Amino acid sequence: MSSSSSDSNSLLRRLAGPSAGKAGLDSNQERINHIIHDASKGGRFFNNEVKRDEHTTAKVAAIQNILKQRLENANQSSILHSVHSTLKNMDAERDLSQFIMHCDMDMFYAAVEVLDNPDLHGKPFGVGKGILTTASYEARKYGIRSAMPCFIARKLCDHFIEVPMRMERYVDKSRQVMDIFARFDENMAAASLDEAYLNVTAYMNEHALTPQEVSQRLRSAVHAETGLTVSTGVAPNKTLAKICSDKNKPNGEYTMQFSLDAVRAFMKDLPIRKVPGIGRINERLLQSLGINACGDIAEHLVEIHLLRKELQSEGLLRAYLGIFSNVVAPAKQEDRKSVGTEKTFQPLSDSIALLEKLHMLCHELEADLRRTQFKGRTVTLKYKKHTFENFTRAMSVERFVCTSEDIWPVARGLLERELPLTLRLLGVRLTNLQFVGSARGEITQFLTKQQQESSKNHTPNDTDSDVEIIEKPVLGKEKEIEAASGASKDKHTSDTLKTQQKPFFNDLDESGNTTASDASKDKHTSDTLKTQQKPFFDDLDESDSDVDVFIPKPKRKETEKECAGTSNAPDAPDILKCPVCAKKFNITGDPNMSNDTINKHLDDCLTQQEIALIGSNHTSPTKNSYKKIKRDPFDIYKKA
DNA sequence: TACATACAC
DNA sequence: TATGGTGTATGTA
Repeated sequence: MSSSSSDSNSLLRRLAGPSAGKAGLDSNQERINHIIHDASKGGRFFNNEVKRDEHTTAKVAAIQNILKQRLENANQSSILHSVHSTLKNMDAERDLSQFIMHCDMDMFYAAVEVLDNPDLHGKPFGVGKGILTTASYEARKYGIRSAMPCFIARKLCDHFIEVPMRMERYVDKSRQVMDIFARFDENMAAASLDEAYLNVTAYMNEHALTPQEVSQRLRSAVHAETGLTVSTGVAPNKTLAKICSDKNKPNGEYTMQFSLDAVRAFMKDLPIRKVPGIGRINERLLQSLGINACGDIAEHLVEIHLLRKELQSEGLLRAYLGIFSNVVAPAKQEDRKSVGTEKTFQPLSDSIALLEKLHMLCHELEADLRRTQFKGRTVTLKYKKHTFENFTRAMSVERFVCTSEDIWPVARGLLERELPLTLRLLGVRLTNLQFVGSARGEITQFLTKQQQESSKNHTPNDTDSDVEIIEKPVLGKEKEIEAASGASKDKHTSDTLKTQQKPFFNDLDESGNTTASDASKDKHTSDTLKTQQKPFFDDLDESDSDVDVFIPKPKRKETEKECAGTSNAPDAPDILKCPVCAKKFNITGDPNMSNDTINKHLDDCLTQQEIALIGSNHTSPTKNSYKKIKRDPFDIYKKA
């Protein structure tokens, strides 16, 4: 049928990554898409993508039907009246008084690698193992993009070079870069390792500079001091600034005109897909209505209103007007909404083995919760079948929990009732959080003492960043980096807040940070699931070092101040007692004693305790409430 | 509250 | 041969 060719096109695009070629795919892109298609064909991943693409196609058709029906009963002029009134109200919020800059490092991870190994310059290479997090610009010419598996990159370019990730190095460079950004706005908000929002209004006034001059000053400072390049965008709000920073990437800048007419003109021809929050699916939905650029929204106000739930109409209206949040502030720790961890592995059917993996995850989650100082009431199990289908199962408990001992029985119950399964991923996440901040349990006190100890032994020059366990005053940028360094230590498990680019509707929108990200979002890679590549099986050993995260990069004063206030043993004895097994450590007398030793012990100790639980039967708190139902996901769009 | 989907990085 | 991990928002039931 007529749809088959368009289905196949959308599938090719899906596999190749979004916005890879608009309309009439250029022939090179078409060739690339076919190579990717052929390399993927037949695999389980591919088959799942086919299914998802069909699902999207059906969804688009379903929504068009809904629209048709609603149009029949609609009073168009009254709708138009109401929408125009909404637009008018939004327009009243328009604020052109703030100069917001978005800074976006160019192919950050890859650029750092070139810096350290100039031989890579001009070569097609990517950073990551298994899955790419970043591709060099040379590699991008071959259609290689972030989130692409390496075996496909090699098919696209036979001399493609794979470079392993060195997270610590990126974190280190990021810290340098963010320090420079902070000179232009001390309240800057880091959005990830390689992105930040700044309000440069005050800086401009103080130094009597134009936005362009600030951009130049910032960009040359970054280049001179780090050897890296950054692209910037300046606009009246964060979303527009972000769009602008992409405009002349790499190593470019763009400043929007600060007038109502200029903003409107800018939005008019801007492809909707460029608006953060509008992804592949919404792009297809909107295209099916004839909306390609933000300016097209004006001619479809009735449709948008009739589909306001389905299309997030407020965001679209904002995109049309170019009105978004201009509030720049670093994210607050206590605003976090969830903490979780997940792992991919080779397809596994053995129920005992799956439960063991889940158990380890609970253990890791406990460490993450301790580090971030949260408890929570809702445990969510996530699993992905070997077919790549995703599922979540959740259960809430009465009290706030944070230990593996409490989380594991719940998670186990959630998984057990689904077994048997063949899975390739398991994850566990805690929501309904409560920030416990300075409330400290035994273990926390135990670890806090280590910080005090270790800070005595640390070189005083790493004054940056400190430990999560210490609640410290938020100094803007510092907090971001701190989280980032936590992420790196943890092998790859970043805890850390992530930026949530609030799709539209921003008000007090903030930024989180860290984890993997790379700068590689240029036009054709906008889809990007930036990988924070975890070498899966590598070594479960090292992941013991979860606890490493407790080891401070001491910030003397604050650490001591905090600890003095919260530790109940200011006259700290030289003996630390393990809160789990009560083993004693002589921390001052033993020259071999280190954080590692203590952390290792603690982790082992916790692990042993947990393993003891595996064999024991059902401690599941809510066992009787488990429904013995196994179901496939209900798909409202699936055709009969 | 439970679950799926979409999105960002 | 082969496609990641962490987190947020939102609609729906």
